Amino acid sequence: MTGPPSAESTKLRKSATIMHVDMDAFFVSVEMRENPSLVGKPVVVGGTGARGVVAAANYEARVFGIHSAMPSAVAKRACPHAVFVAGNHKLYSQVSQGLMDIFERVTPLVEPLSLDEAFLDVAGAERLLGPAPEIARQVRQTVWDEQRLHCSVGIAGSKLVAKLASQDAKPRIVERQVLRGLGVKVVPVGTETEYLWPLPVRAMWGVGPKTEERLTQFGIRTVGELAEVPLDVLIGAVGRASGVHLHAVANGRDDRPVEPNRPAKSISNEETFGTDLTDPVQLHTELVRLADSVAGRLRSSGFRGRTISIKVRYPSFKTLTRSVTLKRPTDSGNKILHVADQLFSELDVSQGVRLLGLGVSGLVSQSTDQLSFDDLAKEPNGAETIDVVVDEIRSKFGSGAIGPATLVRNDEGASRLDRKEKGRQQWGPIESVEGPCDDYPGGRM
DNA sequence: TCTGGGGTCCTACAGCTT
DNA sequence: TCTGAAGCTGTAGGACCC
Repeated sequence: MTGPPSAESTKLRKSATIMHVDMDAFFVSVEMRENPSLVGKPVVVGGTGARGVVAAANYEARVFGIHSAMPSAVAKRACPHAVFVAGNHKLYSQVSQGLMDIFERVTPLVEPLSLDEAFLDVAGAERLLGPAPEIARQVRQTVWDEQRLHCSVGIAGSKLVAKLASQDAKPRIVERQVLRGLGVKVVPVGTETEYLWPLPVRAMWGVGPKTEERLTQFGIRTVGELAEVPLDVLIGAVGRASGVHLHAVANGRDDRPVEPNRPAKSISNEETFGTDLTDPVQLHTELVRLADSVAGRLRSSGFRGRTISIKVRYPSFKTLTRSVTLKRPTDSGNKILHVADQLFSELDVSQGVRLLGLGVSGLVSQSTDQLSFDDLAKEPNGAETIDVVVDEIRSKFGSGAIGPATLVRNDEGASRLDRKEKGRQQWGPIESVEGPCDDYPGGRM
């Protein structure tokens, strides 16, 4: 292991030592690894219900225009013979942990961005392992040897350019053919603007469809054009924070360090229903399930939170949020449910509810959230004691062993007690729709 | 075509405090 | 005691990312 570079070396980086490692079609690659009969076929991981979306598509599927976030129904029309897989978030998390372990053997400065990508600051590792491109080669080889997965690596002097470079290193589709990527792409320090300026503004991290449209109204289409716009004009176009940020990075100024161990800011669960819910009892039951889940996740990750928010999406797709901030942070399912219930009761849901969500933010760690003497005098912590016991029973006997009574009252099986877990219904409602893919054990559409 | 889930960050505005 | 400015906090909504 190597020590972290000094703050000075991070700020005045003289060589390209920030790596962005990005797995190629991660979810699908894991599925193909687990089931080699999928290799060579177009494969899509995503929602299995009529309201599902595509989470990932392999390159064979992308040839047909399928891409992530596309409604599954549209993807199916585009490529009826594609294999659709529901996905296994738990497995992806395990694989992701394996990948992060590999990265941390290279440098302690690893900043995960998602399950399948991370920034690595390898400035301190070069002495031991060789120059950054050699480290990238070693990382790619180790990822293949240990996980049988392909990844692409971008290397540059800044995060933004490293990230763009890794996209450049990926396989690409040209005239419906999949072409192998470079695998590793290096953008030497001092050549950032040369690399960035011909790119469309949309390539920039933080420029989505809305910002792109706004910039186009100002005649700004490329990063080079963006770099020439006076800062105050840019701030007028896209707001202060975005304007300052875009102006700096377009001119090659990006000294954000790689930050390992960024703490979580919020924990939430939401669910889009297979059909819109109108029954108040059913809606309350879903709220109980969400509160139970979020509270359990807070406790298992050692957090309490002060701000409780609910989210309601109507059939029209109009989405509302309501939130309230408590005096003291909580991780109690009952407390969260009580607040969420109150917020929910203030909304008119007569038109039905398409999606219901519940989140907690303003997180503090349980260890730093000390009770005051007043609290000890006033609050007998009965509910919290119950939560602890419930957590213990679940850890011993599984999430379906115990839960809120509301969740068993009106359903057939005890399985309804299963806590809604993160990623369990990641890409849309689970109910099946017609499709040719029942033969695949991982899921169907 | 018909739009998921889990996040982070930003902006605007209102109300409160100093 | 009143008033306005500035700063902070809470709330709601939205853009963006993977």
